[in-house]
Order: sequence, then C-alpha cells, then structure tokens
Amino acid sequence: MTRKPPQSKHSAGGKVSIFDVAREAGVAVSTVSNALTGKTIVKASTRERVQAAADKLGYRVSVVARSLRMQRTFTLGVLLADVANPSSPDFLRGIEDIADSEQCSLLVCNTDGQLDKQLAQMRVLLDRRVDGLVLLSQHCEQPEVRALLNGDTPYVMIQRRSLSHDDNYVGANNEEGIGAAVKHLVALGHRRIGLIRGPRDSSTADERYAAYLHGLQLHRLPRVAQYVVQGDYQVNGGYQAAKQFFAMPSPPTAILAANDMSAIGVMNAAHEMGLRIPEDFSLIGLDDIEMASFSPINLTTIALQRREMGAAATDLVMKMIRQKGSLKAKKKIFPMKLIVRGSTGRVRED
Amino acid sequence: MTRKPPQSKHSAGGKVSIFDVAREAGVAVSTVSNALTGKTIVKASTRERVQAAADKLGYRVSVVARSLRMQRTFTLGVLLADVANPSSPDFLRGIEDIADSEQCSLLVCNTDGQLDKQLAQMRVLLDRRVDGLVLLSQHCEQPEVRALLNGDTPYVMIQRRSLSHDDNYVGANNEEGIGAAVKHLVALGHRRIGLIRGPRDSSTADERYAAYLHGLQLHRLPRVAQYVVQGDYQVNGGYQAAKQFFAMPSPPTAILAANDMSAIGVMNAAHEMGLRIPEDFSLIGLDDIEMASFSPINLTTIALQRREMGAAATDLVMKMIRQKGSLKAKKKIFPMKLIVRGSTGRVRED
DNA sequence: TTGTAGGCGTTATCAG
DNA sequence: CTGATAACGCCTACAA
Repeated sequence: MTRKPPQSKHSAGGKVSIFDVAREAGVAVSTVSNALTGKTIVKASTRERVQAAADKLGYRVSVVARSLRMQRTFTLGVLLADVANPSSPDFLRGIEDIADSEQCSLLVCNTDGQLDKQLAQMRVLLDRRVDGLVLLSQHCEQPEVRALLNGDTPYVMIQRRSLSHDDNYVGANNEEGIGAAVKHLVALGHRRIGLIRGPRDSSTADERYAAYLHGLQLHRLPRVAQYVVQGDYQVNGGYQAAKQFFAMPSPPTAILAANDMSAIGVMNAAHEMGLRIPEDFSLIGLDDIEMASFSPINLTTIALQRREMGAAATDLVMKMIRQKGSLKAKKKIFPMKLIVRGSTGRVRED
Repeated sequence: MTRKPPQSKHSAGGKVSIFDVAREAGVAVSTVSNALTGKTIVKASTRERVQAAADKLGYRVSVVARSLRMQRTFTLGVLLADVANPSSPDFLRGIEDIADSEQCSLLVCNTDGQLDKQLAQMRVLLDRRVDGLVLLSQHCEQPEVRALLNGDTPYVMIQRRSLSHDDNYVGANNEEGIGAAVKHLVALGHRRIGLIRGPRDSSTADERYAAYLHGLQLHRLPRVAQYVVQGDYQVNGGYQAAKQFFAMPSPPTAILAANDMSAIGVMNAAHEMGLRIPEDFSLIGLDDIEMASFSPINLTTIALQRREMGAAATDLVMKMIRQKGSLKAKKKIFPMKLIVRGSTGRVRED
C-alpha cells in the first residue's frame, strides 16, 4: 500500500521516457504505449496527439526495458568460426534477411573454431537472453555445448549435424555435390583423384569424405589411402596438402578440395612448383565463393546456397521462438551444384 | 526436477532469478549480486555459499535486467556497408578484439551503402541503447544522420570523415599510400596513369583523388580528365572502368584502382580482352585483402591496417563511454604501405 | 477508449 | 559485512 510519490521522478537522466510523453500528450502511459506500438485500440485523434508529443520530445522506446518486460529481446545470437572466412558473410546476409524482416537484431560472435571460445560466447549470448541461436559450423557433440543448448533457447545448426541429438539442422546435399564432382572428373578421364579433407570434429567433412568414397566406388576406382589428406578449410592446409600430393611418385591427376580456400592453397603450391591448372592437374573447390569466379582464379567448384541456407535456418529459429519451443526439430537440406569453370580438364596423357 | 513449486512470486517463468539464489543460499539478493559480481565487500565464505547455490540452480545473470538498471548495455553497434565485402570482416575482427576485452558484444548491421537503411539501422541501435557506435564508411554529412548522432551516444567514424563536424575519426594516410603508388609507377616508366575513383559522398574517395592529382603534379605528369573514371568499390565498377580505358585511343599504361575489388574487375576485363598484366599494363589495388596475395591474383596493392584501425576506433569509443561523453574528438591516422607484387612492371615500349 | 498499478531481474543506496 | 527496498522504462491485465 505504499503510495508512490507520483510526480516528476522521471525524465531525470536526460533520456525522455514514456512518462514524459504521457504528460506532454495529457494521456496515460498505457495509452502512449498502445498508440506507439500501433494498437488499433486507440482513437486516431489520441494517437496523433501522442505521436506529436513523442516527436516533440524526441522520444525513442527503450528496447531494454521492453525486453525485460516482455521476456523477449528481439535479438538472435550468431556463432561463426570466423567472419573473415569468405563464406561466412554470405550465410550472415541470409540470416540478416530474415532477422531484419522479423525486427530482430544480430549479435555476432567469432569462435575461431575453438571449443572454449564457443562456450564462452554461448554463455554471453544466453546471459543476454537472445531469443534464438544460429550456430554455424560449431562443435555440437561436446557435453558442455549440449548442456548450454539444453535450456529453452531455440537454436539451429548450420553445416554441423549431431548424431546423438535431434537438432534443428540446415545443411547441403554433400552426396549430390561430391558425386557430381567425381563424375565430372571421371568423365575427363581422371582415375587418380585426391581429396583434401575438412577438419576433424566436423560432420560435414565426414559426410563429404563418405561421399567421395562412395563416388570412387561407383566408378570402380581404387581407394588409395594416401590420396586423402587432412586439411583445415584454410589456404595453408590446401597448400600443405598439395605439397604432399606432388611429392608422391604417382600423384593424383585431380584434386578435390575441402573448400575453395583450400583450393586456393593448392593453386599457390602449383604456382610455386611450376604446375599448370588444368594442364598438369585438375582442381575442384567447394563453396563457390565470389572469388572463385574471378578470371585469374576461374575455379571449378561445387556451389553452396549459403544465403538461402542462412535464411532457412533463421526461419526455423523464428518459428520455434513463436511456437514457444513446442516445435519438433526440423531439417532442411539444400542442393549442391557443380559449377564447371577453367580448373578442370582432360587428364594429361602420360 | 527442474520444475519448482511456485512458492514465491519469483522464479515463475522457469528461469531462475537472483531471488532464488538468495533463498537457496540464505542471504539477501543484494549479497548475491555483490558476491557474483566479484565485489570484495563480501566475506569469502559467503561468496562461496552464494556461488554454490548459483551453480546448483544453474543461475545466470540477466544482462537485460542489468542493462536496464545500470543504464549500460555492454553492447556496441557496428554499421557496415556490407559484411560480404572482403575488407569488412577485418575491420570487424579489430572491433571485436577490443569489444571482447571490454565485455561488450557487437550488434552488426548492413546498410548496403544506402542512406535510408543506415538511418533505420541507426535508429534500431539507438533504441537498443547501445553504449557506442562504430560507423564504417557511412554517410556522415546528411542532416538526418547528424541528428541521430546528436544524442549522447559516443561514436566513431572509420574511413569517412566529416568536414563540417568534429567527430572521432580513424582513417589512413591516403596521401602517403597513393603517393607511394604513383611514385612506384613513375619509376617503372609510366606516364599515363589512370585512376578508378571510389563512390561519391565518400571523403576517403575524395582524399585519394586529391592524392592522385598531387602525385601527378609532383612528377610533372599531365592531368588528363579522361584518365579518371568513376567506380563503385565493386568488381563491376572496375570492370566497366577498364573497358572504358581500353577503348581510348591512347589508354593509360597503368591503372590505380580504388580498391582491390575494383582491381579484380580490371583483371576480369583484361582477361576478356586478351590483355596481360603487367606486360600490357600495370595495375595497383588498394586494401591488400587476403586474396590479393594469392598466386593467381598476385596484385600489387596499397595495404590498409584494417584490423588495427577497427581496434583503434573501438578503443576510442570505449574511452568515450568511460568518460561519460566528456572527451573531445580524437583522430587517428594509420599509415598505408605499398605492397609490390606481380601486377606492376616496366612500361611497355610502344 | 483510457487510466492505474504491478512486476520483469538487477544494482545502488542506505540502514542495521 | 549484510539486508531491505527503491528505482531502471516498459507492457498488460484489470478497473473505470
């Protein structure tokens, strides 16, 4: 029953609050709230008066206060390995497309692929009470990660699928993409096809490896253990792998790189060793980052619909947010398409 | 087991609050707050008890509530033209470096270089009460922008300087960078140097244009109006410009591109026209994005310390935040360095 | 249609 | 050292 001292306790800190607008417009705060959030319940004339008062005072709603009250922050957390990786921004744009249309903002974090950083960033995001989480190529089997994901914050995985848990998941049809690539190479006469694998603890890298093996089998090509080298999705990994390949007595005549960046690494190595592409060997990347299309690179690659995937993932999260968590995990798999450019050619006659 | 009987008015929504921890630990909420935020005022034994209770309940502070109370969101807003531009992520990493170390998160927005989008995003960021703003290559002279910047939210401009206002500013020494490039070309015997300009309404593009003119003057080269073509910092702009150049009866023997992406556009055009670099003409980019160093590109370019610039800018904002706005605008100019690679060579003897 | 009051989860201010 | 309590700015029953 403590009656509040109902006068000018507000507008003290310089910032103008909803109270000030109410006073200026001569209405109650609830009316201001209703008017400004476009509720049809307020009379047009009242709304105009409120709007005028708000404009006059330069009032801007505090999303912080609204978030606390509504238990909703209109914010999504995005976890990337690295924004600087050329394929990340495309996913991000897709995520943003949907987030924007849903009045949500994006809290973007880099993890550099390190588990401890990922955990720290996830905790920050959760403490900030983001409405949802979009996890791009993140660790997803580690128990600490699962523990954090166990809360009631909706999330979706992109390009990393858990075997033991049923998550929202957006990925690509690796079987299809890699299959087309192998087929393309075989058609050009290649029989010794090297693979630069993606990093460990990556379901996507595993899938692609399996697809590669399957491709070989399909075309009755021998499996040569040496022809599979571990990469890291980076230029350097591709460079090292290429060095390794070309030190072999009988090197592959074609290389399937884990991604375009790895393929670039191969190009660097080739240049250094005086090998020409596709005259001396063929090369296929994966991602179809913009760079791959530039004349000097001109890389045959397997395209990923990154922007669409980001958008689809975010769509899924938004749905879960709206449904208050009572939505069972959905999966969405996007097609992959082989883009033939200049880095592949007929096998050289030895 | 996670569900508790609703005995208190708190902990109703499933989320455990500071009240629950207080009850569990048998102390007051204020003590929990003090203990968990590491205030030395609490006795060690109490702190441990509180910590144990918090862990047991899985308590996580609500940054939302804290933000409302403290009038500080520990959030910075970042405005980019486009994350997908290869130079953006490097700035972003620099910004993140500092933000992370200051426990701040980043709200990242794209504006696509459009004024209306920029204004909308700024409003969103301000409504969210970000502690500070980092504006990368954004419009900064428009009155609507100034009006928004007029509030008490600290901000810093990167690569866009206002003539009429005294802002925090982080930029690069364009005079130095362009100067070195022109000098390099002149030393190689070039006397017809073309410039692909950056977009309009960009102080940086203006500065670089001025530096180019100054460079010509310094080496007593004639100013040829035709040799300056408008670009857009994109591949296509560079492509178009190159087409324009090589349609001239006496085209430039060297091209200075507004940035590396424009230079790539020139490379694409050259390839199409059967022109070789640097045999037929020399090319210099600007930014030194990673791509520029890849063997197939191998672009001579003017390097920008993007990550450092992002970090410096964020440092400035953080300082302003701490000083509660009573800090006069600072400027920081970073050096630019010419990186000579394979796209420049001696002028061809005609 | 409009007004009143309570509470979202914290931290800061005091009083013990 | 610890505890009670008042804001922070907003939305939303519910009352008028």
